[in-house]
Amino acid sequence: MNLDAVAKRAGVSTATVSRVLNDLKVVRSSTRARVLKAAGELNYHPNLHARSLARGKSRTLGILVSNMENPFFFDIYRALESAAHARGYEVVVANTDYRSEQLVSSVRLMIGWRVAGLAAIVSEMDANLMQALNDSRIPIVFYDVGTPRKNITNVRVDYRKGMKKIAGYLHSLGHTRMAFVGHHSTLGPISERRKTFLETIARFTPGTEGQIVAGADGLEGGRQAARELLASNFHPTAILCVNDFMAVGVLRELRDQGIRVPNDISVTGFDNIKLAEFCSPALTTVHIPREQIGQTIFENLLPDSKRDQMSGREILIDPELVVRESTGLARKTQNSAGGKEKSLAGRSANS
Amino acid sequence: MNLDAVAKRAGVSTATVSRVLNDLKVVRSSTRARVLKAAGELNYHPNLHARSLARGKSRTLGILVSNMENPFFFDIYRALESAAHARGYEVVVANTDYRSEQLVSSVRLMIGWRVAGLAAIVSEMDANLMQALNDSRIPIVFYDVGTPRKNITNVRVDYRKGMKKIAGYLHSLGHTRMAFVGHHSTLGPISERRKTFLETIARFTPGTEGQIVAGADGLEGGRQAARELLASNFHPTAILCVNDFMAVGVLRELRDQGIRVPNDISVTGFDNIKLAEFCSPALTTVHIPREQIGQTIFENLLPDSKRDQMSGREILIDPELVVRESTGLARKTQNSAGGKEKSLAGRSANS
DNA sequence: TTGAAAGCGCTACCAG
DNA sequence: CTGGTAGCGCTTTCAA
Repeated sequence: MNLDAVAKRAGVSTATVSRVLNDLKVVRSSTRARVLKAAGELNYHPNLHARSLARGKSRTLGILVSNMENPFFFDIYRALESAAHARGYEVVVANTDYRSEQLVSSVRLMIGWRVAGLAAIVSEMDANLMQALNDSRIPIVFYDVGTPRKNITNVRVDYRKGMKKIAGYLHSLGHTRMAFVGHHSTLGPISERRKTFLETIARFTPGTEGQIVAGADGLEGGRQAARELLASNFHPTAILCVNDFMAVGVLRELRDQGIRVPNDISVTGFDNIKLAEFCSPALTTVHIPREQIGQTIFENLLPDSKRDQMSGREILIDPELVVRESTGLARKTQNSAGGKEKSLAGRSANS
Repeated sequence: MNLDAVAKRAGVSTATVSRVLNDLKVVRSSTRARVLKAAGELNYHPNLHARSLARGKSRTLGILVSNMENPFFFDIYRALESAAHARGYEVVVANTDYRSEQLVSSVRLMIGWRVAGLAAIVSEMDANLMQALNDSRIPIVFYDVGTPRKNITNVRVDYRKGMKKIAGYLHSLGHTRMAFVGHHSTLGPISERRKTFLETIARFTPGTEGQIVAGADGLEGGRQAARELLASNFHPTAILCVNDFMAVGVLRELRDQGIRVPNDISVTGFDNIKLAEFCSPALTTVHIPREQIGQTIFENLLPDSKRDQMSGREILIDPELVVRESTGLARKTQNSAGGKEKSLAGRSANS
């Protein structure tokens, strides 16, 4: 089913059919009607590949995310997509699953589709990829990772500030033994978040001790990390999580072990996803404006106007502390050995 | 950057370049190397539109889901995608947001892309759409909705059975006043789930009363529905939710109002998403094997082998009851007026 | 083992 | 206002 068929049936040329389908207002309305009728009768759907090929440019944006399952990514995706749709753009998404190999193949795919722009909301990276991306003409916006270069914008959240707010708050509550739960992508010594945690802890509260564990990004990963943490002989009074999603997993494990939050241990998240309000106890966290991020990314993806000059810029976003129920005063004494007993006591009290 | 450029640089014809890029083993390896080198130096990426156009067939599958935010849909999508990747297929997803208008435009898009198959994991429907889809040659698999026709397979869950299991279990616990929380797509009188609830309640427990409320599919929608329900003068001893995602919202509202689960009211979900284990209390629900569904859908999307004959089939999936912490014995007496007081009592006891 | 060339379906420019 | 037609970049016979 192609243009020719429609043209034939309507008794016009393919050029005219094309005009009708593209709303070029030069067509006589009677002709237009005839074409539309023919197209309808044939149940015709234009071949978008042929169209893109002929046009030479696309109105499709590519979106790469590390983990769509994490509502944080989903929210950005949704905002981005809705901004795109509002301006007549389509989007295609790809989940990289934190695997840089998957990232590479997804990028290849999108370049192959000749997307008009590429949003990389990912934590993983690949050296060669940067090169390839750099050479390609397509506008790119990175979230969080990526060195700003020519025609590559970078949107990032000021984690340092967010971390400070959380640690500061916890410190004011008397916490002196804090643990950080991250996922594998925040594990490496390069990771800003990991470093930030350590530095913040160190500078903020000289007497404070820090510990780091990691799991996969997700409910189960958070739980697993918490399990490890509790099994170690580091007994934190507070657990700072790299994001809310994992924090919910942590919460679950603590509850499982009969540890009360925030009475026994305080827990914090990051992102302020919807779920943070709906879990129990509701999470104290730091708000990251996903909606705004999505829009900002979209705007910086367009080949638009004068924004072009400020391309290669870096956009910093300031997170805000949101206090809910998962944080409280640190317990007076925090000795070792208490772990198991506390756990048992809590459990029997609960059931 | 096109084939010609690569061909020129490698001193061969475009045909040869094409052969190399497509792994046709007829090319002399020295030639092959030269081509690869040229392609690499030029940072060449084949134009996939041109490719699809020339090939006339695609290895891309389209996936339509109503609400990617709901982990239920996400899980199916993930399973489907991973099955597809394993067999060398790409996928493109579209979120319809339960809006049939969005469904229609997404379908149009995918037909335009000439996808090799289309998976519709959606609750909404559109009359004309069915027609258009029917006329198109592309293989389609519907989940849950859609009348099985030629080359259209239908995968569906036996909700009736699932509902029976839940209602039966609740009944055995002594519940006689049950409410159903659905989302707008399960609201209409056509909806199987709504009907099923009513019928099951009626048949199962003649003395039982049922009530129905609805919100948007999601955490907030569940909470909203619960709020309405509690404000009404129907005082349920159990709340059955159309899915786990909304159930978590319901849980939140109950907790907010100081109503204990399952002591005061029992709550059940549906789907058995991961979150159902991680919320508090953990949800009693019915398991739907998303992994298996995703795979099944993929298999039925392929133009493969003899499966073709059994196309137009309907595949029924049997859900299993999963009992966790959100359900318990019904309270002895269930009079009205108790709502507010109970709420206050619960609240003070909690804090 | 390689090259020449005819499309794939659509757009857009040039005439009329 | 409409038709003819040259590509868009790649695949795929058909010959060599």
